[in-house]
Amino acid sequence: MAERRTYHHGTLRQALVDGAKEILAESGHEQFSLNEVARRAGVSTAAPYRHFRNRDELLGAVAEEGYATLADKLENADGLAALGGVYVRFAHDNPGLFVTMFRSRPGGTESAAGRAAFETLLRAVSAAQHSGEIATHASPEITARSLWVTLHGLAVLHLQQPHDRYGLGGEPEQLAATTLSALLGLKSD
Amino acid sequence: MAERRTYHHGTLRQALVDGAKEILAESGHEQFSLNEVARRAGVSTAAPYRHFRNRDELLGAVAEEGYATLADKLENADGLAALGGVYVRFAHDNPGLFVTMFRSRPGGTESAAGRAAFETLLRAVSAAQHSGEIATHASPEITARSLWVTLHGLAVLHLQQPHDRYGLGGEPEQLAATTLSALLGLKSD
DNA sequence: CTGCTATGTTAGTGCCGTTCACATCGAACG
DNA sequence: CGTTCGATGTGAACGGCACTAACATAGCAG
Repeated sequence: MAERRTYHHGTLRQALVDGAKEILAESGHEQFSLNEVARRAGVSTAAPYRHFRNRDELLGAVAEEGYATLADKLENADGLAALGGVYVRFAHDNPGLFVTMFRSRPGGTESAAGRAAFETLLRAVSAAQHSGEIATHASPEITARSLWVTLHGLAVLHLQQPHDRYGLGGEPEQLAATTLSALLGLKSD
Repeated sequence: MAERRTYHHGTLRQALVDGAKEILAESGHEQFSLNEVARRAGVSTAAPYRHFRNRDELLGAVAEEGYATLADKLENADGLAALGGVYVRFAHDNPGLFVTMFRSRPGGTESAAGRAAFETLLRAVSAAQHSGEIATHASPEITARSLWVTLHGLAVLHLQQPHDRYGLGGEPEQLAATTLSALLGLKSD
């Protein structure tokens, strides 16, 4: 990172979030280290504690930005199949970030962006139900939740089966299309 | 654990695996510590390295036993809805173990028990397709994979939404039934 | 009985997250 | 314009972690 001439960094908080994203992209969630983030930002290992209570809170801020990015990408997808492709593609392209976003942390706070992402999916499901593209076995809410669950499972398992085990190693868009087609009879043209 | 009178433990390897399971059950995957496992087994922190190359290899052995247990439970389930219930229930009752089994570890070895579990699901899907219980949008293999993906996503999201967010906090069997019904129109009685 | 090998211990290394006392600085106020 | 005060940074610690190297013990095979 750029040299710092002043005693105070000025924009350390965002620099830490950005650095954390970098590390997650390079080395994955398991290798993440708060000390390493501080080193990259050119500050002491104690500095981050002026902006975050602990390591988890920094990762939470990172996750929040991840949710916002994902919600935005989902918004620009048209149709259920495309939505699914975007979701799995996001996990594929940002595995460290994705794991950080959805790692088990009981009691985690609700994310506004996460909710927005779900609303986008919900709208797509409602439209597909009304157009008859998919069957109406349940309410839009339940159906959307069920589809989210499916896409999430697909993303998670895709990330950890790099050797194409169970055929889960293919291209994200293809995987999403095949899976939605198998469950819903959804055509993905 | 029981006091040890001899210099050599005798069955340390299994004691370590069992102790690791205990810790996972009590404190979860994130809190797991190899030193703590050694302490519980009443040996030095270096002893585990006579039986496992590193922490990950011990967790791998734990995961393998987890796969075997899960495969066994799935085998004794009748019908798709029951199978789904068993899967999500297992995650619910053994969150630490479940996370350990499916944590991201690129290049992880194929598990025989994991494969067996999938075969069980595959048989159930074939039967359901032949009886007309579910539609035949795709091959049994693809359909089984898609259902596994769904159940897995359900389990994962259930584990991390303890406050019933998105309605994912309910009883495992109920969640599985509702989800399969929404996607497939599957009746669960 | 002797010695080999498997399995244990002790004592260390370096990294981690976190805290505490102290340093610096910018902005708010007299 | 000078002072002070809160926000933000540093350096030096603490205990815990995964892991390693050198050494100790013991069970087993000759």
